[in-house]
This record gives sequence, C-alpha cells and structure tokens, in this order.
Amino acid sequence: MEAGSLLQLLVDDQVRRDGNLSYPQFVLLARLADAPDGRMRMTDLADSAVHSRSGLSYQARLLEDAGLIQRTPSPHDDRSVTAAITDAGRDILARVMPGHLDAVRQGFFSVLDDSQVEALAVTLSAVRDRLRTLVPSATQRRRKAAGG
Amino acid sequence: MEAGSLLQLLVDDQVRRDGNLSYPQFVLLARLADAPDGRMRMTDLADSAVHSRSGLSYQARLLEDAGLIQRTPSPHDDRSVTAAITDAGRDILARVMPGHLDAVRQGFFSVLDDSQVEALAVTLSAVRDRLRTLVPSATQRRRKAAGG
DNA sequence: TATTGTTATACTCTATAACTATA
DNA sequence: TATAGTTATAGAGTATAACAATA
Repeated sequence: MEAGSLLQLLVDDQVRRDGNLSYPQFVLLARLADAPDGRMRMTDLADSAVHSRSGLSYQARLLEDAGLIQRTPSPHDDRSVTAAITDAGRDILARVMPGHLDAVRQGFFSVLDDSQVEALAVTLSAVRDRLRTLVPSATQRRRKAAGG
Repeated sequence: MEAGSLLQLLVDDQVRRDGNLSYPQFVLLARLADAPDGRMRMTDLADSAVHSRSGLSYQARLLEDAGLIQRTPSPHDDRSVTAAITDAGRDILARVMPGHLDAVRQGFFSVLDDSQVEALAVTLSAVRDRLRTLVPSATQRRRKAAGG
C-alpha cells in the first residue's frame, strides 16, 4: 500500500506539472486513449476506474470543459453516453507520456529485473481480479442502494 | 495501482463497519500500535504515513477527540509533540483486527502462494524504498517551500 | 535562523439521493 | 420496472500559508 501511495504521489506531481492533469484525470484519459476508437460508455468507464457514476460525471465534466474529451449519445442505446478522447486530449497525453514513462521507470522499474516485473504482473493481476469480485462496482453499489 | 485502490476500498469499508474508522485513521492507529511504547513524534508519523503535517494534525485531532490517541509534549524537545495510542485505541484496534485479517486474507493472500507472497514483499519493499528517495517527505516539502 | 506543530482557508475528490430519460 | 447519466448537496481529506513557540 505504501508503494502504491508513493507512486501515485510521484505520478500526480508529474502529470500536473507536464499536463495540468490530476491523477484521476490522467487515468481516465489514458484509459480512453487505450480503448478501441478512443471511446467508452460512461458506465463502463466508471466501473473500470473504480468510480461512482457521479464521481465520473464530475471528472468527465472537467475533462470536457478542458476540451480533452467529448461526450455524445451512444448510437444503439439512447440512455447511454459515450465518452471519446479528442485530438486535444491525445495531444496532452502525448505531451505528458515521456515524463510519465521516465517517472515510472525511475521510481518503479529501475529497481526490478525482468523476472520480478513478470512476477508482479502475474501476482498483482490475480489480486486485482480477486478484489474485483469482492468490491462492488459502481453499478452494483447502485443496485444495492436501490434495492435495500 | 488498481490492486492497491481496490484493496484500500475493501479495507476502508471493513474498518468503517467494525470500528468506525476511516482508512487513514486505521493506518495511523496501527502504526502507533506497532511503535515502541505505542508512541511516535508527530513529524515522524507524518513522514512515515506520507502526510503533510497539517493533514496529520487534522487526523490526530479526530483520533484524539475520539479518545483513541493522546498528544503530549515530548520529554527532550519542547517543540515536539508525541502521539500515543490509548487503551481505548488499542481496544478499537483489537475489535477491528479480526475482520481486517479476514478481509486481507480473502482479498489478497488467498490468491497467492507462499513464494509469491515472499516475492511481493521483496519487490514492493524495494519499490517503496526507491520511491521514498524520489518523493519528498513532509519535512522536505516544507523546507523546499520555505527556501524557494 | 531553523525546526516543530497547529490552524485558517481553500480546493479536490467522492458519494448519496433525487431527478430525468430511455429500454 | 430496470438501467443510464447528471446534478445538488454534503462531507472527508489534503495542502499551502500564516502563526506561535522552542532549539
């Protein structure tokens, strides 16, 4: 937990300096950039980022006001909204990534060899998957609140 | 990072239910309980917990108001304050720990074998130590702010 | 002068509940 | 009825800067 907190502080500082982004904003932007076509449904984004829906709406508004993402109605379901990273969003990310990679290399990878990195990927993925079954997603929390 | 966030959510829920503690309060209390004599200087506590001093003062006030810690002037340096866990604090911790151990076992250790746990301890400790050299402590941040 | 700790203040983030709208 | 998303509101946590006190 200490390692995680410290790494988040390091990355937060860096993305704030280089791209005027907060850590959660950077995570959302990076996740969108990695998604097919740079788009994701709001609910899926909320679940994947461990956010409540209202928390995601808040961050999405900030990112949209900054011109880094755009929200549009989803094609096949008029209830849904699709968030898409904009060209400006990709530009910011391109500006931030070199420093980000440097920071992560220096703070994380530099003290590990390849086999250790591989082992971490395996074990922490297993932990993450396990925790996803134990920690209710944003959607599940909502269902629980409505039902109880 | 995902694993860390999820584990924090899991633990936060559990310590809140079982002991009416927030995650940062639980961390501070546990750290004090582990310290020799149950006492630590405020600055050392802030540095060890990745807090600013003001942030620690805030949490310390909450814990003290709840009767779980007590702050007293330090014996050898009248500028310093020593925080000590109280009997009530130890009681709360004793009430919370069984559920905590269960949660961590279920969410974390259950998916790992002994050698994986050992490898995690080695690698994440190295990462933590490395990050401690890169992320300024509360004291260092303050010096920087004063100097610049 | 430098260090320790607190406090006033402001801001970010997150969540709950209420609301609107569509399936 | 159930799901998707937003917003009003409130609260927790943190940090910066100013302050008081001691080394």
